[in-house]
Amino acid sequence: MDCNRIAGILNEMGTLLELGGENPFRCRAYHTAAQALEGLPRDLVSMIADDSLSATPGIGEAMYKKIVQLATTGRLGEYEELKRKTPPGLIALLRVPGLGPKKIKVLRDELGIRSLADVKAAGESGKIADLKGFGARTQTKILEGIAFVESMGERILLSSADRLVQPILAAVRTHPKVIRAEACGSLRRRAETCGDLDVLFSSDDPEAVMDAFVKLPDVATVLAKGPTRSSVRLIDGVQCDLRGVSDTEYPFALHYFTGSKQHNIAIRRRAIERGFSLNEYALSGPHGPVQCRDEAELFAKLGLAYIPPELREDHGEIEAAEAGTLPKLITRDDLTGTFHCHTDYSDGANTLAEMAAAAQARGLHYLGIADHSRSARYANGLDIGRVHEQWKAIDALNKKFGSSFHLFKGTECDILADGSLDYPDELLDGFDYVVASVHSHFHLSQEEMTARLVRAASNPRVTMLGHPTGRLLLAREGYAVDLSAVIDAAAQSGVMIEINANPHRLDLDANWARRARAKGVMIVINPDAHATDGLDDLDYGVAVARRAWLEANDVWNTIPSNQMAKRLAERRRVR
DNA sequence: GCCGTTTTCGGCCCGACTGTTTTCAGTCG
Repeated sequence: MDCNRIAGILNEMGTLLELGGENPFRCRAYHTAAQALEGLPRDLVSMIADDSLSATPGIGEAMYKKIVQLATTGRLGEYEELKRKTPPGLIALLRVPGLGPKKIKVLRDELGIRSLADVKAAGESGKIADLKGFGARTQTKILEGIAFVESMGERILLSSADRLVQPILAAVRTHPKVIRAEACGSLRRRAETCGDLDVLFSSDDPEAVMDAFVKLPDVATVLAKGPTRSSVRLIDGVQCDLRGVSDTEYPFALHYFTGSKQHNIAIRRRAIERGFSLNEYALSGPHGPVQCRDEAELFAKLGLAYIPPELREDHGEIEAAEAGTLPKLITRDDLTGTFHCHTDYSDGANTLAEMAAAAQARGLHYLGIADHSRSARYANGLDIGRVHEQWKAIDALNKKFGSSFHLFKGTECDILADGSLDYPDELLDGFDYVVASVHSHFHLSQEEMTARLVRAASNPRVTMLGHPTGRLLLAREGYAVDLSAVIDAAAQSGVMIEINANPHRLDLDANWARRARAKGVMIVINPDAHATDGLDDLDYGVAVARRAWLEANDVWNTIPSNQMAKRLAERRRVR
């Protein structure tokens, strides 16, 4: 069983224990251990083998045994026992705003509630308002919360969050009483999805800003409003929290509201260890508050190098910041070009020339064209004749570009059900590079899917694997596959793995990309663009790479453009 | 359940807001 699956089980156990009224610190230990597993820098098997797992913070003796048991047998008696005695419908209740473990326990003990439907019925008949500690207002809030849970998914894509927060941030920034403002939370950390939007500002008169905020046109409902903090539901259904502080407090609040929660807990613990106390307003030492102009100064006061928001997950960044070993994270400017783009030869919207012009306009020096292969009929995949046609067209354009720009001839070649490729070897040898991707037969068993991808990842004609899990964020799970085995195969044969920068995919994700790189796999950031503006998605791919701790050297398409043709040719020669 | 310059027990991040309460518990981030 892989570490993400085990993390899921530990998270579920923590939640089940909460519902059982267990000591909250014990519950948290499960969530902490799950978090530690998700952020493992290397693959679980090797970390068990060399005993580094037991030394991982957050994983103690008891948790270690549970993890090893799950990893080796896939089963855990305590987990099955917990699931057996908790009605499955109770977990959904935790998603209702205003309902936490304590209230759920009362509902369960007093009214015998076992599901969302039970709560709804009890609320509608007025039984909840009669319970001790509840009341009419609470009952209404719970019913509203249920309506919300039923009408909306919980999270939104990072790209949607970017779009929604922009007008709000602009309105806050232009308010005359606002000094500084920033979007915080998972959006600032560039997490792949966001649960809500967090906006922070500094001002001498925060209350005036709050008054204006709750009246913005995008606001549907005011959930809470105080002098320093307000929450609203936007018309789109997304929750947006606004917080105001003084400008002196701003750096502390910026750090605090950026999170993650686990990172903050670890930082506060560190502050206490060094004789300070840290909250969202100040860092206080034995001689009073310590002034900091920005986050960098705050980190410095705690003996740490500046930690970029993308790394703040308590996945080892604090230890690295102390030791001075934080990576010099890749930036968008490091990308010299990119691969895996589509044109109107297959299912893209734009021509070769238009895609090339768009790439140049975005400061790229080369672009790899990878239209679909012949089996991808739904996507107008190219038969062999049309591949040759496209090659001629690319040659003609390259002649025009001279040394100023270059189009590379690639293909996004389907990996067939048995792991073989969709074109004959002779044709594959004519491409500058080959992206190999799965687009069909998603429902193979894990063994079959793993064997299929391992075969592709071991094929010397494959340059890089495309979107290796096939997931679509918030829409479709990735197919069942043992990614560790695929990564091992890619490392063995020198095949690269793509970070697909399409905000619906972001596949590989940051945790797997980090582990793949640790195994020696070269990463490549590709937009999978189906139109010219799809090239802008590269920013999202860079965000994933940064969250994966990658430096420019870890990513193939940072190689200087004048060396790229040679480097691709070298790879083909070693077949 | 984890963890240790208060080290094998007794803590565990901390403040805002809400609603039900007369001083606080629960939830949330």
